[in-house]
Amino acid sequence: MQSQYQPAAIEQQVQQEWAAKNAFRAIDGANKPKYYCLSMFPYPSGKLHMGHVRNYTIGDVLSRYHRMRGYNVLQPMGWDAFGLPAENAAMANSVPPAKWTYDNIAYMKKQLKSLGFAIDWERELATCTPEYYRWNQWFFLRMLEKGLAYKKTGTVNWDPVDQTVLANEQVIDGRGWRTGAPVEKREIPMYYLAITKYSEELLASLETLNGWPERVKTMQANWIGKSFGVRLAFPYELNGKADKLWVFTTRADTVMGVTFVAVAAEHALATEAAKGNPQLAAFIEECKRGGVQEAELATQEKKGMKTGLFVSHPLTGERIEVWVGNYVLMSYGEGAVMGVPGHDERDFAFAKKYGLPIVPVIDVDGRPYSLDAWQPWYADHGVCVNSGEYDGLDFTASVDAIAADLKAKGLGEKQVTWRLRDWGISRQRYWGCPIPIVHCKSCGDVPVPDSQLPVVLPEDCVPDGSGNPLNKLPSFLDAPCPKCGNPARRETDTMDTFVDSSWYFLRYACADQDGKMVDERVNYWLPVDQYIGGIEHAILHLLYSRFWTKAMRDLGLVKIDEPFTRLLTQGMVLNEIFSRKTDSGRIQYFNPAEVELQFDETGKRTGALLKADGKPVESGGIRTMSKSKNNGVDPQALIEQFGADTARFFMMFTSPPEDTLAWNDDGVEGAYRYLKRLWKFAADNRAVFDGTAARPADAPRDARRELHQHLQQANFDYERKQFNTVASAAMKILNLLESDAVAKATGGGRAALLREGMSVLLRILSPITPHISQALWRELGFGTEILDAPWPPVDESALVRDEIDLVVQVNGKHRGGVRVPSEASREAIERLVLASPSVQKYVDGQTVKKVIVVPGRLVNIVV
RNA sequence: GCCGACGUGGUGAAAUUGGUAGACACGCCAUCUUGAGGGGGUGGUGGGGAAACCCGUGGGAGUUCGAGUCUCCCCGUCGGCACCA
Repeated sequence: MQSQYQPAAIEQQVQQEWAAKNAFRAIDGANKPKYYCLSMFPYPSGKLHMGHVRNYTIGDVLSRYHRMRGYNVLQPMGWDAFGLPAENAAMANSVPPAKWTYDNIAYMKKQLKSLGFAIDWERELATCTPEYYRWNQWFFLRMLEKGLAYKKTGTVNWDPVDQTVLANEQVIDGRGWRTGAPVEKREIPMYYLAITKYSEELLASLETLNGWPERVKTMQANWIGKSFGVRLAFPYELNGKADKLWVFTTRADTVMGVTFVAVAAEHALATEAAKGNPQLAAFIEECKRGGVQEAELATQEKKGMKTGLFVSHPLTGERIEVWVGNYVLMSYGEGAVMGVPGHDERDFAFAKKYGLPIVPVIDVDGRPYSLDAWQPWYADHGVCVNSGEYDGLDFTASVDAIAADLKAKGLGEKQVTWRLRDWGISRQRYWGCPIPIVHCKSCGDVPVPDSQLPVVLPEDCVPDGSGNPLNKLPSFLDAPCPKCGNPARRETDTMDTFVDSSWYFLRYACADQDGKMVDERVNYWLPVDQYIGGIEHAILHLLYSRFWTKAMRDLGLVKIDEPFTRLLTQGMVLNEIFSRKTDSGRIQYFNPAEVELQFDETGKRTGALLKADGKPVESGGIRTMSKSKNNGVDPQALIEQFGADTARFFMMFTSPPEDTLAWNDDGVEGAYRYLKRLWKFAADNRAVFDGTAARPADAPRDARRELHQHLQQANFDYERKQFNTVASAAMKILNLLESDAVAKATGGGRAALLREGMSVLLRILSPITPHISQALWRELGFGTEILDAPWPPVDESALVRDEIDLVVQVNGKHRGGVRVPSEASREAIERLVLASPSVQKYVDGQTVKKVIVVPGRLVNIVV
């Protein structure tokens, strides 16, 4: 046995053994409870970043822990391989996205292997291969048949110079990222998936997801956004024709306070009113400028303009003016809102700005209403006033009465409205899954027949930033119409990459199946028992996957209702940002590795210097690692310097999985030091482990109790996935084994404790640091494979103690302690505590009102 | 703007969920060791105070015998917002 810890050699050897034995191959249908542990698959961006290392370490710890607990574990890996970065890289380096992507996959796969993850590589998949994406196409056609996929127009960001559609992230401050031209909105035809048909179920079945974080479920529920309200109509006459303007409101109780109505710029009524009104037409055009991002729309200045049109109030018949408002969203409700400035903050601001009347119609606990400034309570529920026959009714009663009256007039009724919109999947981009449609002059949009799938994406194009290169590629474009056989044109839009990631977890169950999308093996492995990924996916990816699973269920392809039983959302990896203003006024960022920190004698930070020139740099705070801020740490360098086990141990020890993790080089060294110490301790005491006849019962009682307490703690923390305290427990065990008390133990006591303690410690550590654990497990003669070693049981008898220490409080303040027999009665404890001199001092002369005894913990005397 | 979180020593954090705040580490200080390049051991380390003690979990109020934990208000930071993945 080597006397020094040599991670590189150990890790390589252990990994080779695993590979030779195919140790992580998951057996379909094995006779053990299954545990499908899935980490969100990576986008092959080039090399692993720390977020990946953290994500996959968490997954690996859970996988290995469950394997030792007797589960049949599946931990697969794949590549979310389509997407925008490959096109950007192509433009920058003139390399086809396909080559760039496959090269990245090869490199990152090597990195993942060097981290020792227990992955079944035989199930690997990449979404950019025809073997995978043909099933996107196949299922899209099934959705078309069922009416779950359809075509309509949608709004996109348009760069007028490059004549191309931009992604939201390519719009910077309202301008195209390459051209700097102001972005415009443009309406184009797109394919949509009818996720809204599943709104009710997507919302209701959130309640069955007990293994999901509450906050993720809340965010999804809010996203789906079920609201109960009233749909009502404002009748009007235009060019001699009677018509109705429909609006949706959740506050029908305020309908008597309507002083205007506002429609979206895209609303038909706005278009109509703009005819012959150049000023209004110009305003509508102005509204259409800018991008489509919701955050941008919601924060822009509220603006409006009169249309010159009037509608009638549905209940009073009063004339109401119609406005166009840039804050009215065409995509929600009816694209029109009733303006109740008395009780809606946005309407209030709008009315103030344009001098529209404000009419309060709700009384909230009699509080005085002032028209001067908005108060948040103006929007609270209350009792109707100034509302004619509805006066005195509360929220529920007035909504009921108003809805009934509207219904009688044929001008409205109660309605449920959803915030969730259908999912637009068309992307005007090259590096994605082709949408299997052919456009024929005589037959229209014709689905590609199943027999002609997959529609293969040519892999040798190099995009140049001015639109989709498929549009210039006759070999792809020209296709005979599947219906009439005449020359026709292939659809060149590709699918949103969220489509790819909406079902990959099903494909892992049967990745070798080439005749079907999925086979019966999905019903063995699914649902995923534990899903792990970033909190940033809390809504979109997870919601789309839930929808897709339900759609596949309804087509008889899977039997599950929900894809992910338990969800862990891991926190992000952060690092400090250092920068300096250059002479030209630009900000230059320095990697933390190039910076030396200054401390005072108490260890407090006083400054930071650039190592290269010794001059100060400014700290820009601790932020998520990014290329642009140059604060990333390359996992590769870390693995090469300290080994995979140190990287893994540091990641697990430093923060609980769900919290953000701030990078710290000293912390990494601390983790390395611990593993070195562990190895050295094992090597120094090798003789003690070798062939000893020591029995646990010989071990010193206090030390053995402590060992089992730490084991109990580690078990508790593994189950609740708080791995930082598992690592702490492992450190405490090594501290214990090295302690004076154990060193001084007589008889076979030391050997007994060391042997049991080390066998427990190595198994606790094995999921986190599998290489060193395996090497020591074998070196010290505990067995051949720690991978499948049974989890150590807690010996309850070791935990028993004769006496316990209780904390004594007087009036809630800590005033000392007392040692009592563990079986002492409440009365005995009270007597003992009241008699003790340290308590007498505080109680002296005062009346004891109450004595609270918390068994096993404390006694509080109230005087 | 809307939705969701999070604020504990110089730092990462712990506190078995309302019961000794700061476990375990990092850093720093002291000290020992001939250690040579990034080594190892021991002790100390929330603030104040000579001590008894007092004060301390972003700020303010409240509930409770008892609050880091529960309630309300405020401040700050972060994530998502439908074409980044």
